[in-house]
Amino acid sequence: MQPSDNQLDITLTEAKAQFIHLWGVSGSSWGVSKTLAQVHALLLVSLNALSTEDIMEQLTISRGNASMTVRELLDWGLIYKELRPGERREYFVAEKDMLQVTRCIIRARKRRELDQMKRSLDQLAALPGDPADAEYRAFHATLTDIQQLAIVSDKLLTRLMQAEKSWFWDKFLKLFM
Amino acid sequence: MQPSDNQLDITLTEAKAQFIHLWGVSGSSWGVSKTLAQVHALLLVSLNALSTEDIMEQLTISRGNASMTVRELLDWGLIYKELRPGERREYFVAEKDMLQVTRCIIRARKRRELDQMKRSLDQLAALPGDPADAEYRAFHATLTDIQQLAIVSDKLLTRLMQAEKSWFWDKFLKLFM
DNA sequence: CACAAGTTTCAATAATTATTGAAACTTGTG
DNA sequence: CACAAGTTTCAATAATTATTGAAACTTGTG
Repeated sequence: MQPSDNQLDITLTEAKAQFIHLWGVSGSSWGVSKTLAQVHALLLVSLNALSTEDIMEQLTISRGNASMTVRELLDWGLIYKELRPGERREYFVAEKDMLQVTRCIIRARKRRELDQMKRSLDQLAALPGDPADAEYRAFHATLTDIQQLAIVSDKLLTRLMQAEKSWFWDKFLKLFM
Repeated sequence: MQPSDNQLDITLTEAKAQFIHLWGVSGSSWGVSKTLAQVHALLLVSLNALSTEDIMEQLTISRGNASMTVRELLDWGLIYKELRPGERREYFVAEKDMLQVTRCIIRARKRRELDQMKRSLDQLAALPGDPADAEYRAFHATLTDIQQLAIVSDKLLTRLMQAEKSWFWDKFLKLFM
């Protein structure tokens, strides 16, 4: 450890642990596994790249779990592989730009949830029916409303994903609000 | 059943069942119990109010489950109680206006997740530290970025919740995009 | 090609979360 | 107050989801 291995450091370590815990809890209430969120948090607050081994140790999780979680985070685009010449071991760094992080999360969830749902809704709405039947009309109206909502959400999310840093933090925050 | 108990009706019933299934699947990937989503879907596509008994039957779930789920949906504001004079039994209707539904969902999730997270972040960010320490500075910068993101999200969600029907569907969709 | 140093896979298991259903409760009525 | 007709609670259990860890795999090197 550095020469600054004093009270401050201990507090910092604790704060990071708390952050990792917080991220884990938040993650699980959004339908993401606790470990996934925690590995992400750990890498977010790590100054340098960590190996699978490091992750296992710091979060006391198994090798298999660490491996699969890291793979999934790579897939979301939330972390990057860092290869060191002459070393076989792989290291991982988190994307630290929160705008990018947001984009990755929106992109992944949109693909997995919204796009999938839109397809199902289209299929259901295509169902033929007797327009004279009030029950059919009501059902169809509900479907159409939900489709409409899905389209608006899609557009909003797409817009947010394309947002430039300046637009996002300035224009958006100041003009739009 | 009505005189129109023919092929069309069967198809409609099936379509509704499919919709309920779709809603259930979508719900569970967003961290909401399948049953909650399904009861909501069932009431959304029901022309008239249903009792706990009806819900139990149609979704083949237990009385306890139906009771608790209905309670939770009332709590989210997604369904209403309908009392019939002279009857003890309670009936439930879903809020059918999808803009309202969206508001309810945003409000509930914002309260449960975002507001809670903001509080934890504030606490963590308040942690004193040595500004000369690069590690501390990095950690603090990450926290601040996330707080910033939380604030922007909060504002966006609040704005969406206040949205008027016309604004939401017209201005939002056409001007903002 | 044998080996070392790692990574990945996946069946078994643990942990978590949702559901049941019976008992307790509530409430209006004769 | 006894009863009927409902609702709610909650411990037990079922279902689902996450995690482990050992075996299989991969890849670079002498």
